[in-house]
This record gives sequence, structure tokens and C-alpha cells, in this order.
Amino acid sequence: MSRSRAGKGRGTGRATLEEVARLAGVSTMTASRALSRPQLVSDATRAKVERAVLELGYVPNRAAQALASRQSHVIAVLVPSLSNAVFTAVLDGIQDAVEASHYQLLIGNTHYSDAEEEKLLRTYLQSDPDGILLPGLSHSPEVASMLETLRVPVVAMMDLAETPSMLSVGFSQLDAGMALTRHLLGKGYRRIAFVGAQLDERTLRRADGWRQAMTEAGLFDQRLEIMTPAPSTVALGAALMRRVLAELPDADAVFFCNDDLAHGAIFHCQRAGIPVPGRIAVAGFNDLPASSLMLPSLTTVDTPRYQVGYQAASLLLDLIAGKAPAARRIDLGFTLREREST
Amino acid sequence: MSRSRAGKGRGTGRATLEEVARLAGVSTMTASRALSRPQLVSDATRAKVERAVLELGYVPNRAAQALASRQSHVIAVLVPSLSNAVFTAVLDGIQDAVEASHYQLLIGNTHYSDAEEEKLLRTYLQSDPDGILLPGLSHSPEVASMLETLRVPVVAMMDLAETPSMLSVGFSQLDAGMALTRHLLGKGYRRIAFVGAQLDERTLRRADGWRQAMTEAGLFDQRLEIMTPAPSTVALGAALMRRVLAELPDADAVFFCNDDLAHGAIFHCQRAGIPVPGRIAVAGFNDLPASSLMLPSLTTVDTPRYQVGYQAASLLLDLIAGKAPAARRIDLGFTLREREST
DNA sequence: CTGAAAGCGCTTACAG
DNA sequence: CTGAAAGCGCTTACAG
Repeated sequence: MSRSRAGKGRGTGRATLEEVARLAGVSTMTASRALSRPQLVSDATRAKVERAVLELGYVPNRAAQALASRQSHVIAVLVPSLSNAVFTAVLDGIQDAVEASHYQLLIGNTHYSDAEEEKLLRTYLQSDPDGILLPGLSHSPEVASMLETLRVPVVAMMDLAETPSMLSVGFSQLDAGMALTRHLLGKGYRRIAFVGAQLDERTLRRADGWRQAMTEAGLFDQRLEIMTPAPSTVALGAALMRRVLAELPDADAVFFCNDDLAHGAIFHCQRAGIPVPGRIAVAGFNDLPASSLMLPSLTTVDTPRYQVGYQAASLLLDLIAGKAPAARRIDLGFTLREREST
Repeated sequence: MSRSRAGKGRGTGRATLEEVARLAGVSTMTASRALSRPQLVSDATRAKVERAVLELGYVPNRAAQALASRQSHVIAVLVPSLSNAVFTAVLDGIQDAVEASHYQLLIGNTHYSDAEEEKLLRTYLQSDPDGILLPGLSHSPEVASMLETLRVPVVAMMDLAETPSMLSVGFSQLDAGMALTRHLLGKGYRRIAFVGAQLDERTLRRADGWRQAMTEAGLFDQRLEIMTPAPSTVALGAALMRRVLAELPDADAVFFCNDDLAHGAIFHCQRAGIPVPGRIAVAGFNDLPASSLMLPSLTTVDTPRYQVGYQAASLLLDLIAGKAPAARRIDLGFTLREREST
């Protein structure tokens, strides 16, 4: 009997499991079992405990559970952005997949910064997560070594790993970039510019795809490449379209690395009275909700971001549960949406 | 000496504070102090502890900290949606405000559902949060009573409380709805429709504002109100615009409760060759990034959502720290953006 | 400036 | 099916 003031949890003023047990007339550990693995106790006991829980409004203390069980039931999730609709969809998928489980999500926004990613990971490690979900395959050396020494499963999202040493769920950004470029080539466009912003690894892989397809067609020209590290926004898209028209007057098509840029480009053309695709074709990436509705509707690549989140979280949950994963690399593919803008 | 296997924390395989202390040649509690309140220990001791921390790669265990200190350092944040750019901006503001502190965010998406809100709150209560941030003022009776019995500060975001019993940071949705409607009236529009989707409390308050302004002008007509609980999307906006044109042929302006709806409406008009505002004016709410760029540019209300998040989190942090709040109700205002669409 | 001891609220082999 | 005891990894008055 070590408790000093019986009858009241003193930390938070909330009922403790000990009080539940006392009220139910059982031991603390039986009360614990009645709640965590009810099939291990008799019906009568379970009923008594449940009644006591209700009466006291008992809420288990997660910190104590985590400490005692050495299981945090926490999954750390890192995304590069929340303003990018792609990653909010990924989060939706993760949340839905985790919904039924008792896992709690720790969601961090890295703002596309290696330094912030490292800082967040370091912070989340304090919570001793049972698993980690993060975007992409390339990380700073610090982050890479933290992930290696960790003993918990890590699943990379959005692109596919080259080596099976890393678990990944996504689709080939390279193939998608090639597919869109080939579509443009097939339509007869020859001077196809690539416009990239943010320059995260996904954008760079899409650029690789464009480069490869252009090279295959014997049409690659370094000058057709416009890259800026500025965040991808609709306004930037309008500005970059202006730049394409001014600096690359013979360009007959533009592959924007993201739909929001392409939206801005189309708005600029609407306003300037430049016919799309008559004067110049425009294509984007990700198929955001407005893309199919604007005038002209936007040719783009539909990406399975919700599914990426859902499947990545499901895979992680399996790994945490000790199940062998069906695959270490889940390719969810992509869909080319050919529309009016090309 | 109760530890069975000295030299290794056995739970997670990670170094413990005890090992740090041993390596540094001090007591556990001195090691603890050296890390949490370094000014309380001598320089020499601090240096020894810091060296040991580095050598062992010590990461404090948050669960143990929370349990021992009865302070979770957790803030629970509830938002109704992540697909709505308004709330991702709110989250950005919250994250920035909390950045420097040691507080950790537990972010939950209620999907505009009272039931999910209650479930999330119940789950987050297990983590014994030091404070809570949530959208809006109206909640289910269950949630309201949970919030009341809680002993932690709660700050409501996005709208302003009528009574000072509740802390709130936002702006008057009612006033904003009135201001936009009056702008339309001032422009000479008379048959101004209101189109609301999702029907969350903010939309309903904006509708109240429209109703009030129309009544004042002697122009209120119930039939001008189109309300649907369906989620607000660009596609829905296009469909609702079609409906307005068909069902309310004499409407000369439409106030959409959200910019995404208004975007869809404008896309529909572009495609159908309907002049905006020539045939009908269109206004939105929130000033999303595309609004100033599309053709015509969209008249709307610019809302301080990032600031709402930032200020709400700052206020909460003050309250947690025991400081008396400068105000229990922070009005951040709104800005009417008059553009081409009206 | 530093330490011994108790305790936060749970869970987990181990018995019976 | 149920319980006594130890322990998870920290922090906190209280001494000195």
C-alpha cells in the first residue's frame, strides 16, 4: 500500500485504474485485463469493471500505458506540406487506414526542409513511435542514419524504392513524367518545355522522365528546362507561363510539374487572350479538383495519393503487428488524363 | 538498486537517464535537472551530463516525462477538414506559434462530424492534453460537457463567442456575410442568391449575414437561398451555378459560401459562355489563391485563417503558462476583396 | 549545488 | 480465471 491519498488520482484529478478496481472489487491487474483483453476474464468480472469505468468516467492514461507496455501506439507521419492538396489526401488515407486501430498519429510538416525533417524526427523519437511514415526516398545523411539505427518499421511514400531494403508505396514519378511527355510528343508537339518549382525529389524525378522521353525522341534541349526552388503556387504558374512565352517563343507545349502551376498558366493565357492549346499546349500533374472543370480542361496525370496514404499505413500496421509484408514495394500506378489543354 | 540489467534500458533498447547519470558520475535527479533546468546545476556538472547525453545518444522518454511531471506537453487540435485550404492555413499558424515551445500537437480531422469530434476528443483525452484548440463554438452536448468538466484551457477558432465564458479567436462570420452582401447591394444587384454547402456553423452564420442585409434592404426572399449539406467542392459549385441559372432565372448575383464553389461557378459560366458579371455576378468567401487570378477575378472576403491559428495557439500557450489572457475574444477582422466578378 | 526516496498510472511474466 | 509484486523512465518536494 504505497498510495498516500487513496480514492483520488492526484496527478490529473482523474480516476485511475486502481480506483476502478477498488470499486469493482477486483485487483488492478484484473481490471487492466478486463479492459485490454476482456476474453481473459469472466463475464461477471468484466461487467463489474465496466460498470465501475462508467461510474467513474475512467479514461486510461496513455503515458502510463506506453511506459508500462513499452509500446507507444504512436505512428509518426512526416509530410512536406499541408498547403499541397496531394499531401492532405495522403493524410486522409493514412487516417482512414489507422482509424480502427488504436494507433495515434503524430503529424509533422517538414515544409520541404531537410533541417525541419530532422528536427521533427528527433522530437518524435521522444515518443518512441512504433512506426514511421515519410515522403520520399532521399533524406539528409542525419535522417538516413537515424532511420537506420531505429528498430521500428519505416515506409516511404509517393515514389518507389530502387532497392528492396527500403519499404515504399507509391508510383514511379519517372515513368509518369515520361508518359505525360510521350503523350505530348504523340500529339505532335516538339518544343516541349518543362517547368519545375519547389524542386523536391518528386519534381526532379518527373523532370528526369521528361528529359528521358525528349532524348529518346531526339528533341531534348536543355534550354527548354525552367527550374525554380520557389514554392509551387497558382500565382507562380502565371508568372512562369509569362516567362515561357517571353524566353521560349518557339515552345509549343509546357509540362508543369504541378497542376497549381498549370492552373496559373491557363489563367494567364485566358487573361492575355492566348489560345490554349492553339498557341501553346499546357499540361500539369496530379489532377487537382479544378483541372477537369477549367477552360480549357487540363491534361494531367492523376495520382493515387489517397491510396498511397492508405496502403502505406496498412503496410506499416502489418509490419508493426509482426506480419510479413506481401510486398516491400507497392506500385499504385497513375492515370494519364488527356483533356482539352493539349 | 532495483534495476536488474544495468547498463541497458530494456524497454526500447535506448539509453535511459539513469545511464546518462551513471556515465556522468552524478545522480539521476541531477542529470534530470541538468537537462530541464540547466541553470540549477554547476557548469562542470552540466558539461559532464551533456557529454554523456551525446555519447549515449540519449533521447528522453516523453511518456515517462508526462507521467512523472503530470504534464503531457500535448495540445489537442481539432479541425473539420484537411481538404479545405482554410484549415490547413489555420494549422500552419498553430504549428508556427507552437514551434518554439516544447508542446506537441495532436491533430484530428473531424470531417465536419459531431460524432467524430466526440470520438477524437475522447481519444485525445487519454493523452491528458494541457490545452485544446477547436473550430467553432457549437458542439454536441456530449462534447460541450466534456469540455466543461475538463480543467484545461480551450480556445475556439474561426468565429467569435457571444459570451466571454468561452475563449475565441477569429472574426465575425455574420458581419462578413453582411459586408459582402452589402457590397453586392451597393453595386446595384437586387436578386442576390445565397448558395451554401456543407452547412457547418460558419456557413450558417454567413447565411445569417446575407439574410440580415437582404432584409434590411427590403429584398429578402427565402427562395433565393440554396442550401445543401454536400461537401463544398469546385465541381459542386459548377452544378449549383447551373441550378441557380435554371431555378432562379431572375437572380442577378450569387453569394457562394466558399471560394471553391465560386470557382466552379465561374468555370461553368466560362464554358457555357455566360458573361460574369454581365449576365450574373459571382462572389465567394475566403480568397483562395486562384481567386485573384481567374477570369474574371473573384470578389470575395479575405479571411485571416493563418493568424487565427497563430493567435489561438499563442493565447492557449499563455493560458497554459498561467498568464492572464489580454483578451478572451480576439477579433482578427476580415477584408472585402472587390474584383471583376461583381 | 546535489542526492535519496517516493511516486506518476499503468502492464507483465509468474504463480496459483 | 485472478492476484502480488516489480518495474517502465522519468520528476518532484524535501533535505542538506
